Amino acid sequence: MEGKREGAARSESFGRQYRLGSNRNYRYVYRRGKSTPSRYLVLIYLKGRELKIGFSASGKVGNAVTRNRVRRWLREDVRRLRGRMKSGKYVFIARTAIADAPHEAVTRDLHRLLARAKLLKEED
RNA sequence: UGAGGGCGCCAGACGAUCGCAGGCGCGAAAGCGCCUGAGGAAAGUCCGAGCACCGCAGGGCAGGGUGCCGGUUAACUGCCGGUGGAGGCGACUUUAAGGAAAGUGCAACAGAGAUAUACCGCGUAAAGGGCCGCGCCUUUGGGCGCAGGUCUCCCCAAAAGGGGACGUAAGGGUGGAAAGGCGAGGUAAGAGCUCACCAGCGGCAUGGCGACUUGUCCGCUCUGUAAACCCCACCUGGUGCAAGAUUGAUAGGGAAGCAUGGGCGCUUGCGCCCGGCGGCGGCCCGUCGCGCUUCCGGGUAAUCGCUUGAGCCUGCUGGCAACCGCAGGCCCAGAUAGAUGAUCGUCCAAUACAGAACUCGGCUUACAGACGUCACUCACAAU
RNA sequence: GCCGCCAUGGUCAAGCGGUUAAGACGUCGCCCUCUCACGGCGAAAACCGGGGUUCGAGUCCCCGUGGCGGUG
Repeated sequence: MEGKREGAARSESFGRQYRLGSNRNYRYVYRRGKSTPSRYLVLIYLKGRELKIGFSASGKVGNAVTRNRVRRWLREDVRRLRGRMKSGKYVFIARTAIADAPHEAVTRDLHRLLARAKLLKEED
């Protein structure tokens, strides 16, 4: 069933069913999960059967445009990596330094963060 | 040509691949196709409304807001046009702009004095009286009269002068403000005391719907402050879509404490009156209701509200304009951790401020730049 | 999203529209002491920003900035 769903054509799609959902789930992950920091991000991960991902950018990061931009970058990068990520609940929190960073720096930072947390599936 | 002024507009575009949200269609489903998808400020939340719930017999007070005039609008602290003030050579810009002649308060410091005063200064008039002069009368004692001269406020002093009293508000210095300004007459010295001109206020007349203008020269000369209290006129319930509605989930949930008073009437547990408590979300009158207080537990999900609206575009009509009317056409985000992104290419001088969260009308603030238009102004040059 | 509140030296703070803006802790200098502390004397240091009203604004009014809180 999993194999059928994750065909090559749909591997880069990233709809609402992969999102973490309401505030209650976020609080649950914050309390139980393991955190891993990096320069621009903090990742909080909790093991689970399904892949659920949430993004958070507080008011300290910047105004509404900046926060939206940061979340869209993160969603785009995670969308491309989704097929390689282990299942579980993820929360990506943006740190204040991310406001002045270019997109490719954030992308590299995200890759290194996931590799360091050993949450990427082995390539074959 | 340069420097400005008014009005208005845009807010990167196109293509390729991958991806997101909503709607519609197809499909048993997975999914596929098509269409649509942030702003001029979406912002700040400073005003005004719609909408929703709560409250509301009625009246009064308090509180809050607005404040030149006329218009416009659903409404407004908005907008348009005008008046007065301020700024600019000018085109034009800007203005919380009612009342200080209803009352109260405040005006530090300085200054003699701050809403009336007398520090320095200037002056001793008029009236009355004394003496002299002149004229007339005369009973030779004097009397009467005068456009005459001189002296005369009080005290000390021989005098010079000093002190006081009274008058004065020209001049002096202080201040943001000192009793309209300036000149002449006038006066003992002075003063709108009088006069000419000017300024302001009030009355009257004139033109205007009106703010106000112009005139008259009839009266007057009054400190400032109301973004101090206040007065006048007008407006004004509260809370906000986390409002609220429906369905579900419980449940008309459990425990404790206090109160169930007095009088009258009788059919002996009811009626009336007084008292008590509570509501009228600031208070009172008044009015309505009748058990009240405390603690514990449960619940907090889905759908609706949610986008067709004082709507947008085009043309015509009325109006200086804001705006209004008519006709035709159009449907233009609706999410619920929150949708517009990524990569590449071409054009380009370059991409600022910035993201809907119930919806509109304004205001305010932020903003790289790119334009359009005007028989608008000024300066210079040429003709 | 909606609704409120606050801003004065480094910190905590007072301040009827009127001198040069209190006070405490802290900092610095001097004195005291063998030295430190305590104590004494002295000094530096502030009204969030921009407009307006007023003769005069920390205070009154308007606009903004920043911070904090509440919310079925």
